Amino acid sequence: MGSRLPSPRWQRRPDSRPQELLDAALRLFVERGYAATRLEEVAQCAGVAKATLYLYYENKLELFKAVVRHALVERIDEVAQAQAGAGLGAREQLAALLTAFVQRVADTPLSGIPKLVIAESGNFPEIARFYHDEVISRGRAMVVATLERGAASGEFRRVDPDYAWRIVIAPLLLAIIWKHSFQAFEREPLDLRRHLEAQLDLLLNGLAAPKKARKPR
Amino acid sequence: MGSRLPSPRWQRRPDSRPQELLDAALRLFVERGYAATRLEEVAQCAGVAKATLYLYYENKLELFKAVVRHALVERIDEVAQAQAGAGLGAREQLAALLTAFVQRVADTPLSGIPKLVIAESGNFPEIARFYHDEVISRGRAMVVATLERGAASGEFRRVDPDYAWRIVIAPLLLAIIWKHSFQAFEREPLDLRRHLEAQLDLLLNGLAAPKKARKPR
DNA sequence: CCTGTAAATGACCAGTCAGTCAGTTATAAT
DNA sequence: ATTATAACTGACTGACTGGTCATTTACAGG
Repeated sequence: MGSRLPSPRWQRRPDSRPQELLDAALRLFVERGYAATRLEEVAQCAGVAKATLYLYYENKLELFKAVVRHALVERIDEVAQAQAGAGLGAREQLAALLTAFVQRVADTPLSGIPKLVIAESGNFPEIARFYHDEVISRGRAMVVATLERGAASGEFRRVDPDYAWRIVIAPLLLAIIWKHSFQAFEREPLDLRRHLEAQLDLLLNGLAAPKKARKPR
Repeated sequence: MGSRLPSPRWQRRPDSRPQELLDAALRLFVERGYAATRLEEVAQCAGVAKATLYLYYENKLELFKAVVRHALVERIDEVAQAQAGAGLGAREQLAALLTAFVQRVADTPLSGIPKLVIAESGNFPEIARFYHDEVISRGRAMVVATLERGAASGEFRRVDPDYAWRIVIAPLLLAIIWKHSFQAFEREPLDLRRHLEAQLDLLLNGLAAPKKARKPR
């Protein structure tokens, strides 16, 4: 009876499966973390069976790496390209770098990835190594280059860039961590724009009161 | 044969068990994280069976809370007490606060706890809530109070303490995270003293070069 | 309309671990 | 020495999940 139903139980779509799996995986990794994300659920979310996932990605770790490459590494390289083109002063370039990070990562669901990496690096060292080599090294290079340019041009004081670069990005990373870990227990949410503004103010001008009043601005 | 062996299979030591379990739990939580620490192993490490652990602590979460209270909360209150006594200027007090954090937490195995909390807060929100209420709130209060004192005395510029406090502690937290997550993939280890020094320099003096040269030090 | 096969599936395994409980043993009190 | 009982244990359960594989099914090409 009714043997020619038009809807097969599933379709062959080998071209679109990988991207759909990446999207589902990104969403769930960000939402639940690495260990707690069940591949069963990733597959279900992408509309396939778990075993199908294994046709396209060797295992959980490789799936994760693919997600990070697609979602983060590519975008970092975009920003690096854009920055190289614009002829900004060091001050402006540093501000632009941090602003880009806020707008493209910290203030988006993508912020779940740095948080996840920090969270699970202890139990999955390979995740930490991968992220260190693919993501952090790129970010560090951009910050260090900016600091050195600023020092060369006389805009910045000379500081040790190997230590300063971490101090420069620390507040934004903490903001991400905060959002994902403790936000829920606070009265009012962290405003990332004000946070960045406050950070740039402190970073560039310092906390000490000027001996003589500067322009009140 | 030899029926009166002098060594019983185990001893009753209800007074010392809790502390021994706390010590074992601290070591393993710090080493492996929350989820990955098996209570079987904690018990074994303290020389008892897993079921014995449940005589003294209701469940895994309560054990963890007890560890944090004993290892962190008590020490924070000590530092707060000490600071209140010494009549330091705001600059010195801020430096003393951060230095105390480095010496008593960041540069000790205790640094595993903040790292752990950040790591597992996603999957165990109750851990995050507990840590927020018991630890972070205390830390924040100390930093905010120092910033406000400095502003009142004219030592510091007026900044929004609700945002500045996070920026002040961010580099040290990042240093902890770094040590536990990425240190292994770097050529040379992060020197926490230099890190703190660089941070205080940037925090107090800012990055911008002075218009006129100050005393060359 | 067939048919070969790549694509996809469902059922299963092996390993893990928090928490439970019935039963055993050390030891203080008598 | 006996006994009551608090302290302690070993063995177990139930729930979970990454990864595998034999089998089924869609569908392109002839």
